[in-house]
Amino acid sequence: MSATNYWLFKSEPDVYSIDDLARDGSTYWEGVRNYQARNFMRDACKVGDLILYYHSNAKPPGVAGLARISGEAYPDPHQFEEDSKYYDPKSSPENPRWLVVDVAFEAKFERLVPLAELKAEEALDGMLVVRRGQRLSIQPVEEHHFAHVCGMAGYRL
DNA sequence: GCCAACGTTGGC
DNA sequence: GCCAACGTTGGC
Repeated sequence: MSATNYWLFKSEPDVYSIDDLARDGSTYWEGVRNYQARNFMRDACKVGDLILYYHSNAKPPGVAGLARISGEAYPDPHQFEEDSKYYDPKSSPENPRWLVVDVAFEAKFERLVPLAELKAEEALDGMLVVRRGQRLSIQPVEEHHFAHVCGMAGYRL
């Protein structure tokens, strides 16, 4: 089972951390409400793809571990729930606007690799997450960048 | 808490 | 189609 694509998924650890994913084993990636991120899930996330699990809005922010796509895109159930904060009145089951993918726990790094270290690493020049003002919550990652981050964590792929 | 970056909305 | 206003993300 080798990965075909590499991703970085952002999650606020106060909301859902790598430890939460380790506990649950897998989850569905709810709440994406950005078209570019949705399109990545719809068009490009394939079962087996590897994910850098990134903690945003954290102290410090950084990559906490690895996950894997375990199920391809399907409608986000919360968009139809009126009392959900993810409710979207413009979406309908017949024509759903928002999608989720299934994500499975792969590994927790022995140490979190902070964003500041990623930024200081010449080998990671051009990686989206180190770009100022980059808010996209699902980002494609190049294979050599992915491998380099794993190396910084002391993790053998 | 501040604020830069950026996406969305809606008036025109 | 333009763009100002507004809301959100997320680092610092």
